[in-house]
Amino acid sequence: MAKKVVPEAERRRRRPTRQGQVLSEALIVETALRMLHEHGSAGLTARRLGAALGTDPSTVYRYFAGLDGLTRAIGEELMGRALDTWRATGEWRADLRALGLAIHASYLAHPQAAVLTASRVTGRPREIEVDETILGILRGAGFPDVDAVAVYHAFIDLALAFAALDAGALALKDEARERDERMWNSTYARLPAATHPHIAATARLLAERMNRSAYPTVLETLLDGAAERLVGAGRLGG
Amino acid sequence: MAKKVVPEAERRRRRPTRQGQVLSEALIVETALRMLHEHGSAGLTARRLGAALGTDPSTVYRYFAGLDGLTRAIGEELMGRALDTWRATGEWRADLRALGLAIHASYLAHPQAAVLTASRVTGRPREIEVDETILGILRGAGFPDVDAVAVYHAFIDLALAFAALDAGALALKDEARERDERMWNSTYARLPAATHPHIAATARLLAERMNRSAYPTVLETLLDGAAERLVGAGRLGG
DNA sequence: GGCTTAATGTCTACGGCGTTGGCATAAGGG
DNA sequence: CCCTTATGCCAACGCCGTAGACATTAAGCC
Repeated sequence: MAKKVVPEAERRRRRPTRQGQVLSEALIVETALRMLHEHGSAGLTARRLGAALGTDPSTVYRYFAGLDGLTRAIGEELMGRALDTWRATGEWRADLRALGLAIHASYLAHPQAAVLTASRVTGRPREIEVDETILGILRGAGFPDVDAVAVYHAFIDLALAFAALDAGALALKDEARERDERMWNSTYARLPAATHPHIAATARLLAERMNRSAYPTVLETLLDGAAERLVGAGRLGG
Repeated sequence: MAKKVVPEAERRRRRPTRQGQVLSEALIVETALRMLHEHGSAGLTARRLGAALGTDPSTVYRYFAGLDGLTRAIGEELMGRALDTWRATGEWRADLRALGLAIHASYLAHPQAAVLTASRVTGRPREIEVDETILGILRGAGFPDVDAVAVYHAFIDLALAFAALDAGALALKDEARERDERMWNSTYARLPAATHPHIAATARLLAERMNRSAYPTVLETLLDGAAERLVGAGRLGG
Protein backbone atom coordinates (compact mmCIF):
# COMPACT_ATOMS: atom_id res chain seq x y z
CA MET A 1 0.00 0.00 0.00
CA ALA A 2 1.19 3.50 -0.74
CA LYS A 3 1.47 6.01 2.05
CA LYS A 4 -2.00 7.42 1.71
CA VAL A 5 -4.36 7.67 -1.22
CA VAL A 6 -6.50 10.78 -1.26
CA PRO A 7 -9.91 10.12 -2.84
CA GLU A 8 -10.49 12.14 -5.98
CA ALA A 9 -13.40 14.00 -4.43
CA GLU A 10 -11.27 15.45 -1.61
CA ARG A 11 -8.43 16.55 -3.80
CA ARG A 12 -7.81 20.30 -3.61
CA ARG A 13 -4.30 21.20 -4.55
CA ARG A 14 -3.55 20.42 -8.14
CA ARG A 15 0.14 20.86 -8.40
CA PRO A 16 1.25 20.35 -11.98
CA THR A 17 3.95 17.94 -12.98
CA ARG A 18 7.40 19.25 -13.84
CA GLN A 19 6.30 18.93 -17.45
CA GLY A 20 3.12 20.86 -16.85
CA GLN A 21 0.65 17.97 -16.76
CA VAL A 22 -2.15 18.28 -14.23
CA LEU A 23 -3.06 14.82 -12.96
CA SER A 24 -6.39 13.28 -12.05
CA GLU A 25 -7.76 9.79 -11.66
CA ALA A 26 -9.60 10.15 -14.96
CA LEU A 27 -6.48 11.23 -16.82
CA ILE A 28 -4.46 8.35 -15.42
CA VAL A 29 -7.12 5.79 -16.29
CA GLU A 30 -7.41 7.19 -19.79
CA THR A 31 -3.65 7.13 -20.28
CA ALA A 32 -3.48 3.59 -18.92
CA LEU A 33 -6.10 2.48 -21.46
CA ARG A 34 -4.08 3.99 -24.27
CA MET A 35 -0.93 2.28 -23.08
CA LEU A 36 -2.69 -1.05 -22.91
CA HIS A 37 -3.69 -0.60 -26.52
CA GLU A 38 -0.22 0.35 -27.59
CA HIS A 39 1.85 -2.10 -25.58
CA GLY A 40 -0.45 -5.05 -24.91
CA SER A 41 -1.93 -6.37 -21.71
CA ALA A 42 1.46 -6.82 -20.05
CA GLY A 43 2.55 -3.35 -21.13
CA LEU A 44 0.96 -1.40 -18.32
CA THR A 45 3.85 -0.61 -15.99
CA ALA A 46 4.25 2.17 -13.49
CA ARG A 47 7.40 3.37 -15.20
CA ARG A 48 5.87 3.53 -18.65
CA LEU A 49 2.74 5.12 -17.27
CA GLY A 50 4.87 7.74 -15.59
CA ALA A 51 6.71 8.43 -18.81
CA ALA A 52 3.44 8.77 -20.74
CA LEU A 53 2.08 11.17 -18.12
CA GLY A 54 5.25 13.24 -17.85
CA THR A 55 5.51 12.22 -14.22
CA ASP A 56 7.60 10.19 -11.87
CA PRO A 57 6.28 6.61 -11.72
CA SER A 58 5.76 6.77 -7.99
CA THR A 59 3.29 9.63 -8.36
CA VAL A 60 0.67 7.15 -9.52
CA TYR A 61 0.67 5.76 -6.00
CA ARG A 62 -0.76 9.02 -4.72
CA TYR A 63 -3.88 8.31 -6.77
CA PHE A 64 -4.25 4.55 -6.59
CA ALA A 65 -3.30 1.90 -4.06
CA GLY A 66 -0.84 0.20 -6.37
CA LEU A 67 -1.31 -0.85 -9.95
CA ASP A 68 -3.98 -3.23 -8.76
CA GLY A 69 -6.12 -0.34 -7.63
CA LEU A 70 -5.63 1.31 -10.98
CA THR A 71 -6.69 -1.91 -12.66
CA ARG A 72 -9.93 -1.94 -10.71
CA ALA A 73 -10.60 1.64 -11.68
CA ILE A 74 -10.13 0.69 -15.32
CA GLY A 75 -12.71 -2.07 -14.94
CA GLU A 76 -15.11 0.40 -13.39
CA GLU A 77 -14.57 2.74 -16.32
CA LEU A 78 -15.38 0.03 -18.87
CA MET A 79 -18.52 -0.91 -17.00
CA GLY A 80 -19.55 2.72 -16.89
CA ARG A 81 -19.06 3.11 -20.62
CA ALA A 82 -21.30 0.11 -21.23
CA LEU A 83 -24.01 1.67 -19.14
CA ASP A 84 -23.66 5.01 -20.91
CA THR A 85 -24.28 3.54 -24.34
CA TRP A 86 -27.38 1.71 -23.21
CA ARG A 87 -30.97 2.96 -23.24
CA ALA A 88 -34.03 1.36 -21.68
CA THR A 89 -37.05 0.64 -23.86
CA GLY A 90 -39.31 -1.03 -21.29
CA GLU A 91 -39.31 -4.37 -23.06
CA TRP A 92 -37.37 -6.62 -20.68
CA ARG A 93 -35.96 -9.02 -23.24
CA ALA A 94 -34.74 -6.34 -25.57
CA ASP A 95 -33.32 -4.37 -22.66
CA LEU A 96 -31.41 -7.30 -21.23
CA ARG A 97 -30.11 -8.30 -24.63
CA ALA A 98 -28.92 -4.78 -25.35
CA LEU A 99 -27.31 -4.39 -21.95
CA GLY A 100 -25.52 -7.73 -22.21
CA LEU A 101 -24.19 -6.90 -25.64
CA ALA A 102 -23.20 -3.43 -24.47
CA ILE A 103 -21.14 -4.84 -21.60
CA HIS A 104 -19.53 -7.39 -23.89
CA ALA A 105 -18.78 -4.76 -26.51
CA SER A 106 -17.43 -2.27 -24.02
CA TYR A 107 -14.87 -4.77 -22.73
CA LEU A 108 -13.97 -6.00 -26.19
CA ALA A 109 -13.28 -2.44 -27.25
CA HIS A 110 -10.26 -2.64 -24.93
CA PRO A 111 -9.32 -6.30 -24.95
CA GLN A 112 -5.97 -5.81 -23.27
CA ALA A 113 -7.67 -3.97 -20.43
CA ALA A 114 -10.53 -6.43 -20.28
CA VAL A 115 -8.14 -9.30 -19.78
CA LEU A 116 -6.92 -7.66 -16.62
CA THR A 117 -10.27 -6.63 -15.20
CA ALA A 118 -13.19 -8.65 -16.53
CA SER A 119 -13.02 -11.37 -13.91
CA ARG A 120 -12.78 -9.02 -10.95
CA VAL A 121 -15.70 -7.81 -8.91
CA THR A 122 -14.98 -4.29 -7.76
CA GLY A 123 -18.08 -3.20 -5.90
CA ARG A 124 -17.60 0.30 -7.25
CA PRO A 125 -20.49 2.66 -8.09
CA ARG A 126 -20.96 2.07 -11.80
CA GLU A 127 -20.77 -1.68 -11.34
CA ILE A 128 -23.42 -1.52 -8.64
CA GLU A 129 -25.50 0.64 -10.96
CA VAL A 130 -25.42 -2.09 -13.58
CA ASP A 131 -26.52 -4.66 -11.02
CA GLU A 132 -29.37 -2.45 -9.86
CA THR A 133 -30.42 -1.91 -13.45
CA ILE A 134 -30.55 -5.60 -14.30
CA LEU A 135 -32.52 -6.46 -11.19
CA GLY A 136 -34.87 -3.59 -11.97
CA ILE A 137 -35.53 -4.86 -15.47
CA LEU A 138 -36.29 -8.35 -14.21
CA ARG A 139 -38.46 -7.36 -11.28
CA GLY A 140 -40.23 -4.82 -13.47
CA ALA A 141 -41.00 -7.57 -15.97
CA GLY A 142 -42.77 -9.53 -13.29
CA PHE A 143 -40.13 -12.06 -12.28
CA PRO A 144 -40.61 -13.14 -8.67
CA ASP A 145 -37.60 -12.20 -6.57
CA VAL A 146 -36.15 -15.68 -6.46
CA ASP A 147 -36.23 -15.97 -10.23
CA ALA A 148 -35.05 -12.43 -10.76
CA VAL A 149 -31.99 -13.10 -8.65
CA ALA A 150 -31.31 -16.41 -10.39
CA VAL A 151 -31.54 -14.87 -13.86
CA TYR A 152 -29.54 -11.85 -12.75
CA HIS A 153 -26.76 -14.08 -11.47
CA ALA A 154 -26.60 -16.09 -14.67
CA PHE A 155 -26.83 -12.98 -16.80
CA ILE A 156 -24.07 -10.92 -15.23
CA ASP A 157 -21.64 -13.79 -14.84
CA LEU A 158 -22.25 -14.85 -18.42
CA ALA A 159 -21.54 -11.37 -19.69
CA LEU A 160 -18.35 -11.02 -17.67
CA ALA A 161 -17.14 -14.54 -18.35
CA PHE A 162 -17.49 -14.16 -22.10
CA ALA A 163 -16.05 -10.69 -22.00
CA ALA A 164 -12.94 -12.11 -20.36
CA LEU A 165 -12.71 -15.13 -22.65
CA ASP A 166 -13.26 -13.26 -25.89
CA ALA A 167 -11.02 -10.42 -24.79
CA GLY A 168 -8.29 -12.94 -24.12
CA ALA A 169 -8.52 -14.28 -27.64
CA LEU A 170 -8.62 -10.79 -29.09
CA ALA A 171 -5.71 -9.51 -27.03
CA LEU A 172 -3.67 -12.52 -28.03
CA LYS A 173 -4.44 -11.85 -31.65
CA ASP A 174 -3.18 -8.32 -31.35
CA GLU A 175 -0.06 -9.29 -29.46
CA ALA A 176 1.09 -12.57 -30.93
CA ARG A 177 -0.40 -11.72 -34.23
CA GLU A 178 -2.42 -14.42 -35.94
CA ARG A 179 -0.59 -17.32 -34.33
CA ASP A 180 -3.75 -18.27 -32.56
CA GLU A 181 -6.13 -16.98 -35.19
CA ARG A 182 -5.07 -19.61 -37.70
CA MET A 183 -5.23 -22.47 -35.26
CA TRP A 184 -8.54 -23.65 -36.62
CA ASN A 185 -7.34 -23.40 -40.17
CA SER A 186 -3.99 -25.06 -39.55
CA THR A 187 -3.76 -27.42 -36.59
CA TYR A 188 -7.37 -28.49 -36.47
CA ALA A 189 -8.06 -28.59 -40.19
CA ARG A 190 -5.18 -30.98 -40.73
CA LEU A 191 -6.11 -33.64 -38.23
CA PRO A 192 -6.56 -36.97 -40.02
CA ALA A 193 -10.06 -38.43 -40.19
CA ALA A 194 -8.71 -41.73 -38.91
CA THR A 195 -7.89 -40.38 -35.47
CA HIS A 196 -10.28 -37.41 -35.26
CA PRO A 197 -13.25 -38.20 -37.48
CA HIS A 198 -15.61 -35.63 -36.02
CA ILE A 199 -13.23 -32.71 -36.21
CA ALA A 200 -12.21 -33.73 -39.72
CA ALA A 201 -15.82 -33.95 -40.83
CA THR A 202 -16.69 -30.49 -39.55
CA ALA A 203 -13.38 -28.69 -40.08
CA ARG A 204 -14.79 -26.19 -42.52
CA LEU A 205 -17.71 -25.32 -40.27
CA LEU A 206 -15.39 -25.01 -37.29
CA ALA A 207 -13.01 -22.67 -39.05
CA GLU A 208 -15.94 -20.48 -40.00
CA ARG A 209 -17.43 -20.33 -36.56
CA MET A 210 -14.63 -20.49 -34.02
CA ASN A 211 -13.22 -17.07 -34.80
CA ARG A 212 -16.48 -15.46 -33.75
CA SER A 213 -17.84 -15.14 -30.23
CA ALA A 214 -20.39 -17.62 -28.94
CA TYR A 215 -21.76 -14.98 -26.59
CA PRO A 216 -24.72 -13.72 -28.66
CA THR A 217 -25.96 -17.27 -29.19
CA VAL A 218 -25.59 -18.25 -25.56
CA LEU A 219 -27.16 -15.02 -24.38
CA GLU A 220 -30.18 -15.67 -26.56
CA THR A 221 -30.47 -19.17 -25.15
CA LEU A 222 -30.36 -17.75 -21.65
CA LEU A 223 -33.11 -15.25 -22.46
CA ASP A 224 -35.22 -18.08 -23.88
CA GLY A 225 -34.81 -19.95 -20.64
CA ALA A 226 -35.72 -16.87 -18.63
CA ALA A 227 -38.85 -16.29 -20.70
CA GLU A 228 -40.03 -19.81 -19.96
CA ARG A 229 -39.35 -19.27 -16.29
CA LEU A 230 -41.51 -16.16 -16.46
CA VAL A 231 -44.57 -17.81 -17.98
CA GLY A 232 -44.13 -20.67 -15.50
CA ALA A 233 -44.08 -18.21 -12.60
CA GLY A 234 -47.06 -16.39 -14.07
CA ARG A 235 -49.07 -19.58 -14.14
CA LEU A 236 -48.26 -20.34 -10.54
CA GLY A 237 -48.44 -16.84 -9.13
CA GLY A 238 -51.56 -15.43 -10.77
CA MET B 1 12.87 -18.13 -26.24
CA ALA B 2 15.40 -20.38 -24.56
CA LYS B 3 18.30 -21.84 -26.45
CA LYS B 4 16.57 -24.98 -27.59
CA VAL B 5 13.79 -27.00 -26.06
CA VAL B 6 14.07 -30.75 -26.51
CA PRO B 7 10.64 -32.40 -26.66
CA GLU B 8 10.03 -34.81 -23.81
CA ALA B 9 9.76 -37.76 -26.17
CA GLU B 10 13.27 -37.32 -27.53
CA ARG B 11 14.92 -36.86 -24.19
CA ARG B 12 17.58 -39.47 -23.50
CA ARG B 13 20.12 -38.29 -21.01
CA ARG B 14 18.67 -37.72 -17.61
CA ARG B 15 21.40 -35.99 -15.77
CA PRO B 16 20.37 -35.43 -12.18
CA THR B 17 20.43 -32.07 -10.51
CA ARG B 18 23.18 -31.21 -8.06
CA GLN B 19 20.69 -32.13 -5.38
CA GLY B 20 19.87 -35.43 -6.99
CA GLN B 21 16.53 -34.53 -8.55
CA VAL B 22 15.85 -36.06 -11.97
CA LEU B 23 13.77 -33.64 -14.00
CA SER B 24 10.94 -34.19 -16.48
CA GLU B 25 8.15 -32.13 -17.93
CA ALA B 26 5.67 -33.95 -15.75
CA LEU B 27 7.65 -33.29 -12.58
CA ILE B 28 7.99 -29.61 -13.39
CA VAL B 29 4.29 -29.20 -14.14
CA GLU B 30 3.39 -30.99 -10.95
CA THR B 31 5.76 -28.85 -8.89
CA ALA B 32 4.42 -25.72 -10.56
CA LEU B 33 0.87 -26.69 -9.60
CA ARG B 34 1.95 -27.17 -6.00
CA MET B 35 3.65 -23.80 -5.97
CA LEU B 36 0.59 -22.11 -7.37
CA HIS B 37 -1.41 -23.55 -4.52
CA GLU B 38 1.09 -22.48 -1.93
CA HIS B 39 2.00 -19.03 -3.18
CA GLY B 40 -1.00 -17.89 -5.21
CA SER B 41 -1.42 -17.22 -8.88
CA ALA B 42 1.40 -14.67 -8.97
CA GLY B 43 3.70 -16.97 -7.04
CA LEU B 44 4.91 -19.06 -9.94
CA THR B 45 8.37 -17.69 -10.67
CA ALA B 46 11.34 -19.35 -12.29
CA ARG B 47 13.45 -18.73 -9.23
CA ARG B 48 11.00 -20.23 -6.80
CA LEU B 49 10.35 -23.12 -9.13
CA GLY B 50 14.07 -23.75 -9.31
CA ALA B 51 14.36 -23.72 -5.55
CA ALA B 52 11.45 -26.16 -5.19
CA LEU B 53 13.01 -28.48 -7.74
CA GLY B 54 16.51 -28.25 -6.31
CA THR B 55 17.68 -26.79 -9.58
CA ASP B 56 19.00 -23.63 -11.10
CA PRO B 57 16.08 -21.47 -12.28
CA SER B 58 17.37 -21.36 -15.82
CA THR B 59 17.12 -25.14 -16.15
CA VAL B 60 13.38 -24.80 -16.63
CA TYR B 61 14.12 -23.18 -19.97
CA ARG B 62 15.56 -26.47 -21.22
CA TYR B 63 12.09 -27.97 -20.85
CA PHE B 64 9.75 -25.15 -21.74
CA ALA B 65 9.97 -22.12 -23.97
CA GLY B 66 9.74 -19.66 -21.11
CA LEU B 67 7.26 -19.60 -18.27
CA ASP B 68 4.56 -19.03 -20.84
CA GLY B 69 5.21 -22.44 -22.35
CA LEU B 70 5.04 -23.97 -18.90
CA THR B 71 1.73 -22.22 -18.35
CA ARG B 72 0.30 -23.78 -21.48
CA ALA B 73 1.48 -27.20 -20.37
CA ILE B 74 -0.33 -26.68 -17.07
CA GLY B 75 -3.54 -25.88 -18.93
CA GLU B 76 -3.14 -29.02 -20.99
CA GLU B 77 -2.68 -31.03 -17.81
CA LEU B 78 -5.88 -29.67 -16.27
CA MET B 79 -7.83 -30.44 -19.43
CA GLY B 80 -6.40 -33.96 -19.45
CA ARG B 81 -7.45 -34.51 -15.86
CA ALA B 82 -10.99 -33.48 -16.71
CA LEU B 83 -11.09 -35.99 -19.51
CA ASP B 84 -9.68 -38.74 -17.30
CA THR B 85 -12.43 -38.41 -14.71
CA TRP B 86 -15.16 -38.57 -17.33
CA ARG B 87 -16.95 -41.65 -18.65
CA ALA B 88 -19.34 -41.88 -21.60
CA THR B 89 -22.80 -43.35 -21.03
CA GLY B 90 -24.25 -42.96 -24.52
CA GLU B 91 -26.93 -40.51 -23.43
CA TRP B 92 -25.86 -37.25 -25.05
CA ARG B 93 -27.34 -34.89 -22.53
CA ALA B 94 -25.94 -36.67 -19.52
CA ASP B 95 -22.58 -37.01 -21.22
CA LEU B 96 -22.34 -33.36 -22.11
CA ARG B 97 -23.45 -32.28 -18.66
CA ALA B 98 -20.90 -34.54 -17.00
CA LEU B 99 -18.10 -33.41 -19.30
CA GLY B 100 -18.89 -29.76 -18.79
CA LEU B 101 -18.96 -30.15 -15.03
CA ALA B 102 -15.75 -32.19 -15.15
CA ILE B 103 -13.90 -29.46 -17.03
CA HIS B 104 -15.23 -26.81 -14.68
CA ALA B 105 -14.31 -28.88 -11.63
CA SER B 106 -10.87 -29.72 -12.92
CA TYR B 107 -9.98 -26.07 -13.32
CA LEU B 108 -11.55 -25.06 -10.03
CA ALA B 109 -9.46 -27.69 -8.27
CA HIS B 110 -6.49 -25.47 -9.07
CA PRO B 111 -7.93 -21.97 -9.18
CA GLN B 112 -4.59 -20.19 -9.17
CA ALA B 113 -3.49 -22.25 -12.15
CA ALA B 114 -6.84 -21.89 -13.88
CA VAL B 115 -6.61 -18.12 -13.71
CA LEU B 116 -3.44 -18.30 -15.76
CA THR B 117 -4.59 -20.83 -18.33
CA ALA B 118 -8.35 -21.08 -18.69
CA SER B 119 -8.69 -18.41 -21.33
CA ARG B 120 -5.90 -19.74 -23.53
CA VAL B 121 -6.39 -22.08 -26.45
CA THR B 122 -3.36 -24.34 -26.65
CA GLY B 123 -4.10 -26.71 -29.50
CA ARG B 124 -2.31 -29.47 -27.58
CA PRO B 125 -3.35 -33.14 -27.71
CA ARG B 126 -5.63 -33.48 -24.69
CA GLU B 127 -7.43 -30.29 -25.57
CA ILE B 128 -8.05 -31.55 -29.09
CA GLU B 129 -9.24 -34.83 -27.61
CA VAL B 130 -11.87 -32.96 -25.62
CA ASP B 131 -13.05 -31.17 -28.74
CA GLU B 132 -13.26 -34.40 -30.69
CA THR B 133 -15.21 -35.98 -27.86
CA ILE B 134 -17.78 -33.22 -27.69
CA LEU B 135 -18.34 -33.21 -31.43
CA GLY B 136 -18.64 -36.98 -31.33
CA ILE B 137 -21.34 -36.85 -28.66
CA LEU B 138 -23.35 -34.30 -30.63
CA ARG B 139 -23.04 -35.92 -34.02
CA GLY B 140 -23.73 -39.30 -32.48
CA ALA B 141 -26.92 -37.90 -30.94
CA GLY B 142 -28.14 -36.95 -34.38
CA PHE B 143 -27.34 -33.25 -34.51
CA PRO B 144 -26.76 -32.12 -38.10
CA ASP B 145 -23.22 -30.85 -38.54
CA VAL B 146 -24.18 -27.19 -38.52
CA ASP B 147 -26.02 -27.56 -35.23
CA ALA B 148 -23.36 -29.80 -33.75
CA VAL B 149 -20.73 -27.18 -34.42
CA ALA B 150 -22.92 -24.40 -33.06
CA VAL B 151 -23.66 -26.27 -29.84
CA TYR B 152 -20.04 -27.38 -29.53
CA HIS B 153 -18.85 -23.80 -29.82
CA ALA B 154 -21.25 -22.55 -27.19
CA PHE B 155 -20.53 -25.51 -24.92
CA ILE B 156 -16.74 -25.33 -24.85
CA ASP B 157 -16.55 -21.57 -24.58
CA LEU B 158 -19.10 -21.59 -21.80
CA ALA B 159 -17.12 -24.17 -19.86
CA LEU B 160 -13.84 -22.32 -20.25
CA ALA B 161 -15.31 -18.89 -19.64
CA PHE B 162 -16.93 -19.93 -16.39
CA ALA B 163 -13.89 -21.89 -15.35
CA ALA B 164 -11.85 -18.72 -15.69
CA LEU B 165 -14.41 -16.48 -14.01
CA ASP B 166 -15.09 -18.76 -11.07
CA ALA B 167 -11.43 -19.61 -10.66
CA GLY B 168 -10.69 -15.91 -10.48
CA ALA B 169 -13.13 -15.47 -7.64
CA LEU B 170 -11.82 -18.55 -5.86
CA ALA B 171 -8.17 -17.62 -6.26
CA LEU B 172 -8.90 -14.16 -4.95
CA LYS B 173 -10.64 -15.64 -1.96
CA ASP B 174 -7.59 -17.71 -1.13
CA GLU B 175 -5.16 -14.87 -1.61
CA ALA B 176 -6.89 -11.75 -0.35
CA ARG B 177 -8.87 -13.74 2.11
CA GLU B 178 -12.55 -13.00 2.34
CA ARG B 179 -12.26 -9.38 1.29
CA ASP B 180 -14.23 -10.19 -1.81
CA GLU B 181 -16.28 -12.96 -0.28
CA ARG B 182 -18.11 -10.64 2.02
CA MET B 183 -18.82 -8.05 -0.63
CA TRP B 184 -22.40 -9.22 -0.99
CA ASN B 185 -22.92 -9.21 2.72
CA SER B 186 -21.27 -5.87 3.33
CA THR B 187 -21.22 -3.41 0.46
CA TYR B 188 -24.32 -4.63 -1.32
CA ALA B 189 -26.44 -5.48 1.68
CA ARG B 190 -26.00 -1.96 3.04
CA LEU B 191 -27.14 0.00 0.02
CA PRO B 192 -30.13 2.14 0.95
CA ALA B 193 -33.48 1.27 -0.61
CA ALA B 194 -33.91 4.87 -1.65
CA THR B 195 -31.10 4.76 -4.19
CA HIS B 196 -30.96 1.02 -4.95
CA PRO B 197 -34.44 -0.38 -4.34
CA HIS B 198 -33.97 -3.60 -6.28
CA ILE B 199 -30.70 -4.60 -4.66
CA ALA B 200 -32.08 -3.70 -1.25
CA ALA B 201 -35.21 -5.77 -1.85
CA THR B 202 -33.26 -8.86 -2.84
CA ALA B 203 -30.15 -8.46 -0.70
CA ARG B 204 -30.72 -11.64 1.26
CA LEU B 205 -31.30 -13.72 -1.88
CA LEU B 206 -28.23 -12.18 -3.50
CA ALA B 207 -25.96 -12.95 -0.58
CA GLU B 208 -27.14 -16.54 -0.66
CA ARG B 209 -26.64 -17.03 -4.35
CA MET B 210 -23.69 -14.92 -5.44
CA ASN B 211 -21.09 -16.96 -3.65
CA ARG B 212 -21.97 -20.00 -5.75
CA SER B 213 -21.22 -20.52 -9.44
CA ALA B 214 -23.88 -19.79 -12.04
CA TYR B 215 -22.32 -22.38 -14.33
CA PRO B 216 -24.54 -25.40 -13.55
CA THR B 217 -27.67 -23.32 -14.12
CA VAL B 218 -26.44 -21.80 -17.35
CA LEU B 219 -25.16 -25.15 -18.61
CA GLU B 220 -28.57 -26.68 -18.03
CA THR B 221 -30.21 -23.84 -19.93
CA LEU B 222 -27.80 -24.41 -22.79
CA LEU B 223 -28.63 -28.11 -22.89
CA ASP B 224 -32.33 -27.26 -22.93
CA GLY B 225 -31.74 -25.05 -25.93
CA ALA B 226 -29.75 -27.77 -27.65
CA ALA B 227 -32.48 -30.34 -27.05
CA GLU B 228 -35.02 -28.09 -28.73
CA ARG B 229 -32.67 -27.60 -31.63
CA LEU B 230 -32.45 -31.38 -31.94
CA VAL B 231 -36.18 -32.01 -32.13
CA GLY B 232 -36.46 -29.12 -34.58
CA ALA B 233 -33.80 -30.67 -36.79
CA GLY B 234 -35.42 -34.09 -36.47
CA ARG B 235 -38.72 -32.67 -37.71
CA LEU B 236 -37.04 -31.07 -40.71
CA GLY B 237 -34.54 -33.81 -41.54
CA GLY B 238 -36.59 -37.00 -41.11
C1' DG C 1 36.70 -49.99 -21.66
C1' DG C 2 37.93 -45.79 -23.57
C1' DC C 3 36.76 -41.78 -26.68
C1' DT C 4 33.78 -38.37 -28.55
C1' DT C 5 30.05 -35.45 -28.63
C1' DA C 6 26.36 -33.04 -27.48
C1' DA C 7 22.55 -32.77 -24.00
C1' DT C 8 21.85 -30.98 -19.75
C1' DG C 9 22.68 -28.45 -15.52
C1' DT C 10 25.01 -24.16 -13.51
C1' DC C 11 26.78 -19.52 -13.18
C1' DT C 12 26.69 -14.74 -14.07
C1' DA C 13 24.67 -10.83 -15.64
C1' DC C 14 21.37 -7.58 -17.83
C1' DG C 15 17.60 -4.69 -17.92
C1' DG C 16 13.16 -4.19 -16.12
C1' DC C 17 9.66 -4.37 -12.63
C1' DG C 18 6.48 -2.65 -8.24
C1' DT C 19 6.91 -0.27 -4.41
C1' DT C 20 8.62 2.54 -0.47
C1' DG C 21 10.62 6.32 2.41
C1' DG C 22 12.54 10.66 2.59
C1' DC C 23 12.73 15.10 0.70
C1' DA C 24 11.58 19.52 -1.80
C1' DT C 25 8.07 22.61 -3.09
C1' DA C 26 4.22 25.14 -4.07
C1' DA C 27 -0.96 25.54 -3.46
C1' DG C 28 -4.49 27.11 -0.66
C1' DG C 29 -6.50 28.59 3.82
C1' DG C 30 -6.02 31.96 7.37
C1' DC D 1 2.14 36.97 3.70
C1' DC D 2 2.85 32.83 6.36
C1' DC D 3 1.98 27.97 7.50
C1' DT D 4 0.66 23.61 6.63
C1' DT D 5 0.54 19.85 4.15
C1' DA D 6 -0.81 17.74 -0.24
C1' DT D 7 1.66 16.58 -3.94
C1' DG D 8 5.43 15.59 -6.99
C1' DC D 9 10.32 13.89 -7.26
C1' DC D 10 14.36 11.09 -6.22
C1' DA D 11 17.05 7.13 -4.98
C1' DA D 12 17.03 2.64 -3.61
C1' DC D 13 15.52 -2.22 -2.49
C1' DG D 14 14.58 -6.71 -3.68
C1' DC D 15 12.33 -9.02 -6.84
C1' DC D 16 11.59 -10.76 -11.74
C1' DG D 17 12.36 -13.35 -16.73
C1' DT D 18 15.71 -14.66 -19.50
C1' DA D 19 20.16 -15.04 -22.36
C1' DG D 20 25.03 -16.59 -22.97
C1' DA D 21 29.01 -18.83 -21.73
C1' DC D 22 30.71 -22.57 -19.35
C1' DA D 23 31.18 -27.16 -16.89
C1' DT D 24 29.95 -31.83 -16.60
C1' DT D 25 28.44 -36.15 -17.62
C1' DA D 26 25.45 -39.64 -20.01
C1' DA D 27 25.02 -42.10 -24.23
C1' DG D 28 26.66 -44.08 -28.50
C1' DC D 29 30.26 -46.17 -30.86
C1' DC D 30 34.33 -48.89 -31.64
